[in-house]
Amino acid sequence: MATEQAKAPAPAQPQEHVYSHPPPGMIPYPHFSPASFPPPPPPGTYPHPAPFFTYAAGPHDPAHPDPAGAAPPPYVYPYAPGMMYAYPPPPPAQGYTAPPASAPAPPASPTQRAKRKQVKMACTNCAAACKRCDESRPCERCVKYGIATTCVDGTRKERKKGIKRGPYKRKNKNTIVESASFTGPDGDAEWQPAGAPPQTNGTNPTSPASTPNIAPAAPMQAIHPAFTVPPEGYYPVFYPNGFPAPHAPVPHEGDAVNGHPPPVMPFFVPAGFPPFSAYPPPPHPMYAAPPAVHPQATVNPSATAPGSPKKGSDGSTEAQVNGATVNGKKRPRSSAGKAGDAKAKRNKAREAKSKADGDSTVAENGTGVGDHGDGAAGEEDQTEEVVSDDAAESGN
DNA sequence: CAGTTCGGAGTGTAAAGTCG
DNA sequence: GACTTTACACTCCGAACTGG
Repeated sequence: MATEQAKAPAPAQPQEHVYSHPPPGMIPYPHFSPASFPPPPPPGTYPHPAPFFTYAAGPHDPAHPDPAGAAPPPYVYPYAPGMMYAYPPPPPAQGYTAPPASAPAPPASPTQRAKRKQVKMACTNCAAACKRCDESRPCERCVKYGIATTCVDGTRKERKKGIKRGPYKRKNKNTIVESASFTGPDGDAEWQPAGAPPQTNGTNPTSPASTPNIAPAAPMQAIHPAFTVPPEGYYPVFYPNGFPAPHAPVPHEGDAVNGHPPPVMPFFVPAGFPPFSAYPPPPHPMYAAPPAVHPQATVNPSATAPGSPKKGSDGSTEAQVNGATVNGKKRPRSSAGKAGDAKAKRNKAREAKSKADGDSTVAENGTGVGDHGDGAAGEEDQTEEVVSDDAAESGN
């Protein structure tokens, strides 16, 4: 809002990325700057970590577009957890230079956005209004609304103790592409897992690296008669003659081998392999996000995903009960159902409040009921001891 | 249309569990 | 004891809603 302090165009913070920059000799796709290599997965494709996505390298400089839309040169594959690049690395195109950092970057997806920074402790006013606070006291917002006198830190509830957590499922650091090894037609082609390498032991169901429901591959025989159908979630990778297939543990991003970065694995993707037969490569159903069935919902319902429905102050998970999200988006507020109820409730509450407040505003006496509790008709718990500033807000 | 409300995604971190 | 994993507590974004 315009009223909320200029939280606006927060200076683009350098974004930590799980992938490394392209090594010397590799040319990132011109649509993104080296600083943001690799680019976010195309819209509609599977969210991070994308099984893999494809971008033309080298000659496909937007400044010199290929009018014929010819097949792209070898691809650059950001491939979790390591990197795999087209082989051999294409020489820089004539006149091609790395794009400037200001090159128009594709809109950042939510998963690519800079991390939100939170203050350790919001003041009671901001907390009650669910608004951004800052470390200073009085905070900017309270000053702005003239409620600086009531701008104090709230008290943090003590964390529950003695919660049983059960045995942890530790991530396997040295995941091996063992079961994923299938010798291809010419002896040096193999199937590689699309997405994170398979976990060798109990997978971490809450880990986003768990390979989700990826649709079976398109008919490979249509591309090459020698192809066999890969195991679900795998795609063909060809290793050039003499280049050893990676039977060794797949290095993790950032892993150093004798002080050196993990090796870059050359590979081929057969021409015409479905997702890459057109340029630019369209989102392929194989890599599109699965429809309704989300692994986290089905694989382990008990696992709490980051950002799982927040428990109310009373511990209820109203949102879950009501199926709060629609396609991962916020529930549209409608006048029907619970929303309608809430609306009515709120109106009622407002009425009651304005009556009750009357001459003594919350901001003045410094006491009140938290908004989230929606203390309508006093039916909610009143345990929140936050100082509500809605009186102050609505009064300004 | 500016301002308010609030659902819930995203973040921080303490507690519990694991490992060397 | 250090590290990792998990989940609680919390912040605050942003869409829905309200009132002038």
